[in-house]
Amino acid sequence: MAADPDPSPLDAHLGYWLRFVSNHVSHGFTLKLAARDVTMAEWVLLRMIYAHDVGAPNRLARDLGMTKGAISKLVDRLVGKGLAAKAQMASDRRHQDVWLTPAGRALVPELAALADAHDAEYFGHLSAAERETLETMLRDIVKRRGLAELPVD
Amino acid sequence: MAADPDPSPLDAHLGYWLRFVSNHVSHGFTLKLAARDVTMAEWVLLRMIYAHDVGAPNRLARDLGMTKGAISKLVDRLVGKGLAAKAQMASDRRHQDVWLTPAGRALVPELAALADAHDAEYFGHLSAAERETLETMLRDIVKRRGLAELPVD
DNA sequence: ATCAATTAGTTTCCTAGTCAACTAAAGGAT
DNA sequence: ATCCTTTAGTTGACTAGGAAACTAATTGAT
Repeated sequence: MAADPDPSPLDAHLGYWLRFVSNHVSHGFTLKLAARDVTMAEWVLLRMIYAHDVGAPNRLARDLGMTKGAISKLVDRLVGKGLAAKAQMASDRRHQDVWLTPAGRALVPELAALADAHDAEYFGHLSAAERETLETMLRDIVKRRGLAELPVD
Repeated sequence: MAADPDPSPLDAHLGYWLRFVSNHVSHGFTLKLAARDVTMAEWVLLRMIYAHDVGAPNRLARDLGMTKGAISKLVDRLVGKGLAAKAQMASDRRHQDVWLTPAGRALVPELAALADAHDAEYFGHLSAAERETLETMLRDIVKRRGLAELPVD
């Protein structure tokens, strides 16, 4: 039926396998987070604010590779859940500070432990050297291609 | 400020790096597909129907890891773009056949060439052995974890 | 032969993003 | 001092997919 120059199949591409595994890993973790009533994007945002003690939506948007509109809504969801709070900065009332509430701050180590366990589930069977190889390859691609932000999904 | 047991950072997990690279690769390809007015899900569906000459939405849903509701809409989009057609099967009118129009069929090799080029962009710098290592690792995880369908996004 | 259970696909409502228009505040040129 | 420009964040319209209710067709038990 096809007189076409037989196009390569989907699974001929490393990008396919990468997406396959990545989506499964992320989806699985999303389910675990859901049990704690947190989404993947919320977890990443929580962890980032935690790291810096306080974050400007502006910066968070850049680091997360999301639009500022999305960050605005995302932060509001965290605020709504009592995990974060925000306020305009006095010095420049266009800017905001976003920080974690005690509840938010307490949640981060718990979710991080979940993340550790989840990563071990998928990659624990690899030797340290293999994990190192994989991470190095991935980091190298990030570096070579100049990939900047973390695209959350 | 934090008397917490220092939770592991996001980038301590292989899942993070996997998602980072995978999302960039996929996003980049999504942009290239957009220039041809096709989405990632549409491309995958096109390629799958192409492979089997004809597909049941049922099966496509399973293979794509999407709900039948999503497939229903996705197929309708392809039909709307003149790339696919569908009809009830005579033998059992609950079932449908979905197949590609000549336009859809002609498009697949072109998009496959795009996919080849895109993959090379991201992974072309790796040696054949390195690519083999990476693919083997990923396939192995798929196998070990019994991952079935391709989650499109 | 009829009717309950099953199966395939559709539709509706919801969520979480993007994009672009909008508002508010600050900075800078004249 | 005023106005134009830029910057930060918000909002609304839109999109794609998931979950679940729904419709239509077939199967199977009695």
